[in-house]
Amino acid sequence: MVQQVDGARRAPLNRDRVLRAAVALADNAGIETLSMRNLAQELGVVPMALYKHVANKEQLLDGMVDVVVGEIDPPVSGTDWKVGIRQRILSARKVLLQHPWASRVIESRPQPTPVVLDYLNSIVGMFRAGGFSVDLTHHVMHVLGSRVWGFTQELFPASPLPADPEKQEAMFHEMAGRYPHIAEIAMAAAHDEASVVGHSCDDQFEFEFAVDLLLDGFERLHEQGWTSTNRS
Amino acid sequence: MVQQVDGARRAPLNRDRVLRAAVALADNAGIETLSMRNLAQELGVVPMALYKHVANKEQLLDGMVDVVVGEIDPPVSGTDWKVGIRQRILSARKVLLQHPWASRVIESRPQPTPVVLDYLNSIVGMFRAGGFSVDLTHHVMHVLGSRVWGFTQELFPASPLPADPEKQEAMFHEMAGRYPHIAEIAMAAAHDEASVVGHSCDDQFEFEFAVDLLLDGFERLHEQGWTSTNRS
DNA sequence: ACCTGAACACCGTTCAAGT
DNA sequence: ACCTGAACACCGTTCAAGT
Repeated sequence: MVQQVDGARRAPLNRDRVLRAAVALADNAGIETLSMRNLAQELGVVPMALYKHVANKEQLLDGMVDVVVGEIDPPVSGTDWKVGIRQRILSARKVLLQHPWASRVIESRPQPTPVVLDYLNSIVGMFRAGGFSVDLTHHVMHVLGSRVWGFTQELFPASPLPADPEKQEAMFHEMAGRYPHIAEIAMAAAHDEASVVGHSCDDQFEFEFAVDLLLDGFERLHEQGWTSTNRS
Repeated sequence: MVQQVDGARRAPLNRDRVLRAAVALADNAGIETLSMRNLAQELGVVPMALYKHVANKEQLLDGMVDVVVGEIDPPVSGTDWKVGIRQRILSARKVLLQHPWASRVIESRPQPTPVVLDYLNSIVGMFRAGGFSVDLTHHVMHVLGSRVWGFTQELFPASPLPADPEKQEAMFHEMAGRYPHIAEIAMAAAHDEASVVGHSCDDQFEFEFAVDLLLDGFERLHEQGWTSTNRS
């Protein structure tokens, strides 16, 4: 009778509790802190106890992705394909922003889980319901890529700037000298919001801009009756 | 005089030799096999000897990315922005396909190296030379995202099918039942090339389709005189 | 001053011993 | 039959001892 170290009676471990604890740990402490050992400790359990509920760490990560994907809003029925898909993707984005580790983990999964396939299947279905051909739907899904999950690969990850304004200035000058074109667009963006290189982008605007450009492109191809043999 | 275990006189270690050996090891044995210890062994050297040439494993990965990015063709001068950028990106793709680990490693870098910034700077410069506004260039770079490196996030990673054709059939039926829309597009693609779910996509076609859709969209915005305050 | 073996603080997971 | 401590086979990196 020494199994409860911290006095509180613990609910019996199950897969769901393990996954939720893993998500919480990744949210709070970062994905790099998530180890089977740390997770076990968090749950007041010996590391090997986890292996009763998840086969290994890979399955743990799969399960964590399922938890996150489960938070995405269900499709809104009775809407145009374009606004419906747009809403769904922006809902996915909202969820992803609450779990900053999730985009990276989604990308790392070698095999999609049923939950992931369900989500993708429903998005595919929304294009089909909007009248898209099987062929075109296939290709636009590829074009959407990871954006169906609400994220974009960041080309210029936001890097914390040196606090010292003098060093900031030096850094900026070096940028402008070596990478004039990058400096130019960074400058222009910074203008908008009293900000500087690296902190300058309104990520939500960039994301919506990209999604809308893609959806508009898809619409145009659809209206033109695009087929893979009749490439216009 | 016992330092040369394998008899052959080894060239003195330097950063370049370390990076090239790391790239070769990742190419041949997979990125998961690349450890400081394995790399050292490959070079006939004690693990700690590597730390004279790279500060740590993160810097090693940065250096490996630089080697790969260095293989991308320089810009072809005297062309239209659209074909120039298209060529450059397809060249990047060719390089990336020779180093399957590289896309994942590029994505994982928290800070871009000078070599990476040079490449991005040159792409930005190609848009600017094509007459794109600073503003529009900024946003289209975000839309391009990881595609400037020649890769797309795969939504359905090619999964090896069970060799047993009976199991294949069972798998297919389950797919068609649970994920009818996915099954439908997978089926259609498979039709084209006597292939099956998961092996069905012509990745090069999908990539070029996406890049062309994006470049066409960019061109349209440019011609329409798009600005972020005058969103059409 | 340079080089490097041993050690440290971790991993995920196996396995056999204990209940 | 179930549970779990110790052990295994790894990591990246520090550090002190050896030359």
